[in-house]
Formats: sequence, structure tokens, C-alpha cells
Amino acid sequence: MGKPVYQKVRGMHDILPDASHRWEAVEAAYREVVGLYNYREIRNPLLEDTGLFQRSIGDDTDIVGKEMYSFTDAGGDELTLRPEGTAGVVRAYVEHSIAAVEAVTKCYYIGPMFRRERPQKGRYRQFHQAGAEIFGAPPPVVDAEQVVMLAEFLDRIGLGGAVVLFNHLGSGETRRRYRQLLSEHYGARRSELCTDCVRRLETNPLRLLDCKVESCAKMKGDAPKMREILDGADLSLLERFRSLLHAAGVEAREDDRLVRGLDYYTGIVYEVEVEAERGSVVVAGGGRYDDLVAGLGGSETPAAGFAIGLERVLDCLPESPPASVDLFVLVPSPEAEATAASLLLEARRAGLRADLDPRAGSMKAQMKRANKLGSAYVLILGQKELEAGTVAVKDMREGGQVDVDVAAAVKHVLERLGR
RNA sequence: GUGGAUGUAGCUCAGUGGCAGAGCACCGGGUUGUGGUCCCGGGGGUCGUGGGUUCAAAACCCAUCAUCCACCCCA
Repeated sequence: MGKPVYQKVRGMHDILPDASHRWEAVEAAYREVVGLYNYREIRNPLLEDTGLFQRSIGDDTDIVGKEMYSFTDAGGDELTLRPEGTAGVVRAYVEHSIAAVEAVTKCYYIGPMFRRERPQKGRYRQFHQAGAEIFGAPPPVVDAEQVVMLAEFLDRIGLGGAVVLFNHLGSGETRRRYRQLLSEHYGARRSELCTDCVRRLETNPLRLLDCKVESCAKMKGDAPKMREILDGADLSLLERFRSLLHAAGVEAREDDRLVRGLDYYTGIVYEVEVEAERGSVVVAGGGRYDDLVAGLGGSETPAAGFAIGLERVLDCLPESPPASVDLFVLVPSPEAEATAASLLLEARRAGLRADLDPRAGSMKAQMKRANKLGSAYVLILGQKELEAGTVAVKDMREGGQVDVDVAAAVKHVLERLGR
């Protein structure tokens, strides 16, 4: 064994053939579920102008401030590997004037995102998200529908019982006012704050509520509450949102500490949590961003979306074996290879996963290979069979085998497999 | 970005200064043409990497890289 000259860059992972089938299954389930809700796929570039992310995610956020893979290309353009999916989707929505063609647009995406963070479990520098966005729809019906869709997806892949934590960030003016009030409340007792919170006063006052340091946490008790700032319309939206989720059987709890790390969120925001062996894991997050389309040059357009962390989802799912082979052909001698090739072709055209051992070793070695691949049936093309124009069909499960005419062998296996 | 733990065979790990190991996996064999169980055998590691201490380093020291945990933040 040689020693590797290169290794994968930090925080990035190879999805090897022994694991990729799990990804395929999760992605297929996602496409299927969002298709039922009439979402269509959008495929955006991985690279965008750096300014797009600065404008949409916000200059003060951690993502823009210190986590982006940005560079100047040979032509002098400032480019960034996308750290999330929404910005690019909104950019495309505006750039292609989609609003002019249809009043409501629903699209989904699946793909890699890049953030230069310190990696750990469930946190990678290249990770994958499956997301969905809707444009041109006011709250709260579509917001609830997106959360239900998300729950349906999780349920389908075996992560039932997800819990939704939601909050209302206030829209536009109320949100700014609330940040101001929080900043004043905590700022008045600045000296008792931890160093992180002193920084938060400036960068993200909403995060002050989430501090776990005791002296800071104590101040939360008499801190102004979002609910006190929200107007009647906001509160009734929240209530309708809640009851729509309830009606769909989705467990949802209001959580006034819930804050999103991206500046474009307005109004209803949420996170989705599932129980895993190591505790509860947030596998998805989303919310409404009613100002973003206009912020990127489009007309005022209500919009909402979410993103699911696929690694986090997969980390919660059990290992599963890859697809096994339906039919394996044993080729004991070169004289049998032509017959083997045509049998394999016939089998594959009939939709069977079929293979042989390209090393052409002993029959025992080839049988071991067939067994390792989990083959249901093995066709044995021995000298005896070749001369008789037959092939031995062995049932690997039962262990028995029968001689069948070469021309009927694949059909025989298809019948036994019930296909 | 900060603090901590870990890095020995493909995988899980034992080995605390004196010849690099186990289990599983992989490959082969157990007479004539047949897998899974069992028995026997085999290949594979410059002990993450680079320095240092020592007669002698997988082990001790320093650095570096990677993974994991906590923080920060987030999917």
C-alpha cells in the first residue's frame, strides 16, 4: 500500500460508493415529496458575485464576515463559493424576470454549500443542502405548507416525530425596533455581560437572548419580549401558522429565543429538530424573507423558504446495505465468455442488476464474489452445460440449482424474482 | 477564531523506552466443477507528518496536519 500524496481538504468529504446509495435514497425521497407539492428544480451556479452574499445574507453575519470562500479570479471579478442556496435562487428569480411570467413560483434545489468553519460532527466546510423557495405568496399558508412538506420528507426517510421551533422576527420596522430595545436593555448593564455579549450588542442583539453565561442569562427575564413588540396582524399570523401545523399533525413550539443567522429573514422563522442517539439535532431551518427580492433589485415580492442539512439528516439515519445484485454469471473457462456476455446483456435489458467476476478466477473464487455482492441467482456456464446448451441456475438463498436452456435462463430468473 | 482529546493494518483497537500485535475485513487452500458456517495458510503498517531527546522512540518533548468534543455560529 502506498502512502497518499494528497488528502482531502479539511472539512470536505468523499462520498464513497459504499455510502452513496444512502444519499441517492434521501435525495430521491426529497424530489418525490417536493414534487407532490408542485415544486420544480432550479440549478444555480456554485459561484456567485461576492456582493450578492454580502447584500443578502448581511455584512455583519458570521457567514459573510469570516466563513466565505472568496477570491478574485484572473479577470479581477470578486467571486464566492455559495455558502447557502437562497441568495442564488433569488438572484436568478430577479435576473430572469420570473415574476413577470408567473405570479407564484415554487422551486427546490439540492447541492453543495461552502463555509469555512471549524469542522465537527454535522458541521462541514463543504456540506449539502436540499431547499425549497416560494415567491409571490404571503404568509402564513405557504409557510405552514413548507414546514409540513419538510416534515413529510423527514417522515418518509424514517425521521418521524420532528419538532418545529418557531418564532416571529417582526417585519421591517418592528424588527429594527426590537433589536434596538434589546440593545438598550442589555447595554444598560454592559459591565455584567460576558465578552461575547458585549460584542453582540453591536453585531446581533437578538443573540443576546441565547447566551448561556449565567450573568447574561439572568437578564433575559425582564428583557423586552418579541411578542410585546409584534402588532396584532403579526400575532394573528403566528397563530394561524401554529394552527395550520397543528392540523397537519406537526409538533410545533413557539421559541422566542429562536433567531436566524442570516439577515434576510423577516417574520416567521423556524428550525426543525429530530431526536438522534446523541441528542436532538437541528436538521433544517427556514423562514420568510419578504424584503430580499426587492433588496436585490426586484419588485416587492413576499417569499419564504427553508434548507435541510443533508449530512445532518444522514447522520441520524442508520447504516444500510447497498443494492444487491440480482444475477451473477459464473464463467469457468474462456469458451463460456461469449455466452456469458449475451446472457448478461439480456438480463440487463430486462432490468436486472447483473454482474460477473472480471478476474476470471476459480469457480470457488467467483462464487465467493457472487455471494459478497449479495446476488440472488447465479448462472453457471460450465463445460457440461455448454455442451448441452443449458446453464445451471443456482438459487443462492435456497442453495438449490436447476439446469435450464440457455435461451430460457434469464426468463427463468425473472420469474423466480417475480418480475 | 478559542480551549481540550485523539491519531498504530482497509475497519475497530491493544501495545508507556528494547524484534509492530489482535479481532473483523481481504486473498488463497481444505483433490476431480459451487458461495455463506468451520479449519488451515497468506498479503498488507517507514506506528498521521517533520524535527528533537536517547545506546535505543509507536511510546518522551516540540511543531505541523487531520478527526472528534466544547465555545462561537449554523444545515
